[in-house]
Amino acid sequence: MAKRWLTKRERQKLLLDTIENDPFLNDEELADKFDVSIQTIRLDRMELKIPELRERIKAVAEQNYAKVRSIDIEEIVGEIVDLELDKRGISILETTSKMAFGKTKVIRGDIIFAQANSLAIATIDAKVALTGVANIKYKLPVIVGQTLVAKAEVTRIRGNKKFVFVRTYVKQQEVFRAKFILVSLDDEEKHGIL
Amino acid sequence: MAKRWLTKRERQKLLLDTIENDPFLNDEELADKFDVSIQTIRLDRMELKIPELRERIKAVAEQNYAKVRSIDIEEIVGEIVDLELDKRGISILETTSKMAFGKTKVIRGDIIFAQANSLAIATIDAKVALTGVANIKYKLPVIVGQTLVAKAEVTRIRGNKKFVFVRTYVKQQEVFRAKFILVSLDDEEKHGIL
DNA sequence: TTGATATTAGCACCTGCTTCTAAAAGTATA
DNA sequence: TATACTTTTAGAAGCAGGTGCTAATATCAA
Repeated sequence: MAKRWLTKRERQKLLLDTIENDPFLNDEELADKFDVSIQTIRLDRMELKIPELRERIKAVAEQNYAKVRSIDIEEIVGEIVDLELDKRGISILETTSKMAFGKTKVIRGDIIFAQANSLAIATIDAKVALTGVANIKYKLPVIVGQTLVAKAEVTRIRGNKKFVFVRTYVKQQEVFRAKFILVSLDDEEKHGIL
Repeated sequence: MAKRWLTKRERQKLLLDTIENDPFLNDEELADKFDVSIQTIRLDRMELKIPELRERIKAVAEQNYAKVRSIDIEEIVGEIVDLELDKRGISILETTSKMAFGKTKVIRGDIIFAQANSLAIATIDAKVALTGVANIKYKLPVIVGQTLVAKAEVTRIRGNKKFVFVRTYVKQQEVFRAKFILVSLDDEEKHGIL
């Protein structure tokens, strides 16, 4: 990377970018990259108020450590607060701007679906379940910040098929409903789910 | 925290737990916590093969740094490779183990739904669209590693309601299908979507 | 009391810095 | 061209949070 003819300003701008999308580079590696001395990099960092490698790594780790937990929970999508296997379940999901489309404040449909689907699956007493058929209906748009409360009810069990009805509310108002037919995968590992 | 009468084994077990849910503690803090010397903590870490603070932080940071990026991609859910507005669209999604349930290799239903839903919305020529009603059917389980190809077709347009039919395939085999009724939100900002 | 296990102590060394001082090198201006 | 200014480089001392090593104590069981 021959970046010889960079001015101080150009180099510092690039430095910001570089560290932005790879915070794991130490001063020596940065010095190599820009073909300057370590001291120059240090001066640049000072002027730009970029913290040292270890602080940067720590920041990344801390930022995401809080997130990790919510991502693990995201696997469930929503927190299950009540559950009686094969009977009913309740899941709560706080909506954030991440769950909305780009600039708008409307929560994406697949998020609402995912919560309902996950809850339906959690409510069923089977190691793995797969959604066979679902009938869904979005009744009202959900806005970022609103709390989604999904309530599942197992309505019928026939062999390895279980019927679950999920209704999702925002402050008592029904915003979504879905009817799932879940098929236990234990028996039918391979094909022919339906 | 008076943990005086811990045996070596008990302390080491607790140490693992402690570091597990707070990897940001250094040896001195751990020594205080367990009321032993720093050297003892070091010995414990060696025996348990727990890396030093900086390595732990780095690991946390790196793990999540990768995750953050895949979450950004998740916002799109699938890559749109062909699109004729208000007519049809095709989206491709490579499945990874992240999209599967815990230990199994079966892709979660909400992922497949999200791809289809996102594609349906992208196919519609409106700034914001919201899924009104959808009829969906999962035909075959999808295994981690398989590539999902979703094809959307706009079948009818009536006022601000647009009907989109999405079929998802794995190697020509249909694994999922859904019928969406999408409602443009431009006109009906507030309520009464349906 | 003797051994074995567990714990503590001390020292040299490492990385990736910070802070400081100081010397060059490059550039513009009078 | 000499002067002044900015920019870059260099070197030394110190710090945090360790590793790796040796050696001295404690503790406890037979």
